[in-house]
Amino acid sequence: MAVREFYSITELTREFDVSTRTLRFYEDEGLIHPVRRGRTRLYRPADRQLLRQILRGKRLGFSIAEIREIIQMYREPPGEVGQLKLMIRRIDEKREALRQKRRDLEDALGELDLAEDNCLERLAELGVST
Amino acid sequence: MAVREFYSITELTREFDVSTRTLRFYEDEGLIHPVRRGRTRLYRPADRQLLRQILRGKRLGFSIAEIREIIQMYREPPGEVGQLKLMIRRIDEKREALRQKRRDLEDALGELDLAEDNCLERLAELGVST
DNA sequence: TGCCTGAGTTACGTAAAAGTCAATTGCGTG
DNA sequence: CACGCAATTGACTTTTACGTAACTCAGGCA
Repeated sequence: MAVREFYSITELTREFDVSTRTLRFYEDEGLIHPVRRGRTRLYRPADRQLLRQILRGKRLGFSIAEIREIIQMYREPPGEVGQLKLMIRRIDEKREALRQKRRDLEDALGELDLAEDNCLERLAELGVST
Repeated sequence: MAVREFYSITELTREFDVSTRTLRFYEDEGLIHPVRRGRTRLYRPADRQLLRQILRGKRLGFSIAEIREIIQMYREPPGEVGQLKLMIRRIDEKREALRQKRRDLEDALGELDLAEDNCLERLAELGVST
């Protein structure tokens, strides 16, 4: 199955393991804009890609509002200089937020390592070979 | 001010920028267990450290329930072999979850870079020196 | 003694992000 | 054509993570 022109809503729910309600909710929130044939939604590859980014944002703990902001940044840059500079500033802010998250992540990973070491040591004390 | 024996609830709210309501809520949820003098809560350095970890979990987008699980892992390892092995397995699972988050993070950072490049390029086209 | 001040408890409220349910509607097919 | 099935819309519900009263209590101090 090569690159498809359209995906149905249920195809996407299966692929990304979300409900139809969720996809419609994201549409109400202005995150995705699938085209329509009659009333039924048709998702293009770009919509699918966008959904992937949205769900990634969710996994990172961003709210819908924050995700909406981030989506703006992925869009075509505006034509006006002031707007462009503003957008660059906001991109920098988001990047800083992500870097903070990365630090949190590394710290948490480090502490998990310590916790595991404790467990292994305890096992060794009990004479269990790992 | 060296290492203090106890911190009051308001001291912690100031240090970590959370409300007293939040701290009491976390206690209700079984995340922190400060000692008491009469009815007033006294937070030890270990409680303070734990709070730091809780808030880091929040920033990473974990729910209270997930944070509760993670806290279990930071605790003293259990004495029984089966429990120890179980805990190690769960630690590995959490680590995998964190690594997925790290991948998400790196991807998102990469796309922000692309978005910024687009903006810079657009600025260059408009003859603006950055 | 009267009054702050900081802390506590109980109870109710709320916003975000969906889940659930009911009532249609359109489409392909036997 | 009637049927079943997938989709749609709209209304209502739920869960999570606190916020917001409203009131009480103990200690210090003028």
